[in-house]
Amino acid sequence: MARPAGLSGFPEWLPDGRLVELEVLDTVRRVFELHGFTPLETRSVEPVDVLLRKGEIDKEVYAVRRLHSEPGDEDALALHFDLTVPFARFVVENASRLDFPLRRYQVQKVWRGERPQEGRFREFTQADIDIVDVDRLATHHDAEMALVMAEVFASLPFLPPATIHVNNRKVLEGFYRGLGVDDVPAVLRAIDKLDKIGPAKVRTLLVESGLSEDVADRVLALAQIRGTDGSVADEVRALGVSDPLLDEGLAELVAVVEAAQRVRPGAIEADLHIARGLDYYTGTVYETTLEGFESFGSICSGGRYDALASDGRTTYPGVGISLGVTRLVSLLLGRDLARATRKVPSAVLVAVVDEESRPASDAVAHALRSRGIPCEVAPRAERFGKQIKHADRRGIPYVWFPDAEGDTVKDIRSGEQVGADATTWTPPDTDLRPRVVAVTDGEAESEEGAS
RNA sequence: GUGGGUGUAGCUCAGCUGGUAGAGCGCUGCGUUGUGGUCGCAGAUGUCGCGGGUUCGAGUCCCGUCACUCACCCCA
Repeated sequence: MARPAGLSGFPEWLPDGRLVELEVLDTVRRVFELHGFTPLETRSVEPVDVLLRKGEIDKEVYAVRRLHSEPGDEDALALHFDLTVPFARFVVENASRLDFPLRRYQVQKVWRGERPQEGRFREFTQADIDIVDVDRLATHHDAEMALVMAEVFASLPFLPPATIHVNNRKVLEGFYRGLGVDDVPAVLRAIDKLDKIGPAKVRTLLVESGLSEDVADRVLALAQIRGTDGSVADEVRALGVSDPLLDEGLAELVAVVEAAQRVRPGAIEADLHIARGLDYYTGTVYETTLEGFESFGSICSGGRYDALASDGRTTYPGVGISLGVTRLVSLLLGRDLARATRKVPSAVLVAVVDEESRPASDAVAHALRSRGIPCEVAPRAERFGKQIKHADRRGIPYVWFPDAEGDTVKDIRSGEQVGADATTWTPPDTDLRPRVVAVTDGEAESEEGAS
């Protein structure tokens, strides 16, 4: 089965794995455009100082330079590590030529120098959507972001059920401020481990970081609240902490969750333990887990940033969410959850009787292709048994036998062989192109699923 | 960056207290001289990750190194 090989952290899929990835990419693009997001691609490199905000030297970025460069003759460049920072740079540079609010999607590779492990790569593809406006950005977009991604997940039938967990930075910061917590990042880091190590150990971490037992208990109680309606706010308030920022955050959070619930019940829920690193997010934050694979980590995350970009005079607030395409595909392939129905696009292998009659086989292929049926002609005029085997190996469902007395086409899965005319014959829709299907328990054992 | 684990056939792996390398799957051929899959028979394939050391002898023990991998960190 397709899986990463070669350089660690730089995954390469076999052809059937790439077909799975393309299915995800095609779906992502279709759904994003269905919601009116406009496509954008930025260059792969940025000046180092664009990527690393001042004081931030521990980001693992790859520097890029010409092999023949001389010291100091060029600005320092680096490969981008996400799509948000380059997009922010692009917005400021092109603000006068863009229309706001700007809805854009961007699907590109990004690079990070971190140590790879399952689901973590050094080169990977992200699919981002963001909405950016000038000065103020309406809050209803926060629900929209999650709903678009929920639609992507719903459009991938081979995916385990996905839940988008939503929280709001203001809730956490307001709550912690109301409790008098000093080291907010340490608390967030501990809370972030809730899924992994459980509440008891998180409580220990919290107490070790300097919180009193009572404060630790309330921090933990907040983190364990979940829900899909206004009752979430009631539960938070019942913990007896009050702060203006907390109230603001709760109102936003409830609005997002209730709006999402109206459109796509169950896909999105408030989850007060979602923290995310404390960098630029200022309000809503998202993380997505797949049912049964919670420990695999988030496959789709993002949030709101009140100052996505700024040119000193104008501020551009934004909200965005990013699907980790490579992480998702690596899970599907690595755990054998989904497979392509075949390794090649061809629906038909046109057999070759002998090299003298190859033009007749080429003519059949041409006729099929002219009607949109992907096919290929046998590479060698071997015994028909070998030509059928050639098709079988690749999962090509039909073999076409040219014959002066009348062509025939054979479904090699059933063995059924019938007379056929290349100008009219059409395979069933389900056989026309490779499809991606969930692997059921019964199929999981056999590699090729010979039917 | 820190700490653990693993490197043997294309793949998954076995290989005892050191004695000169194996299985299953896959692959090739034949049975099946123009129709695959099942079955039977036959066959091919290894710098045992790399370098050094101990030894009469190293896949096995020791040292180093590289790669992969897991955890921490961080995150898609």
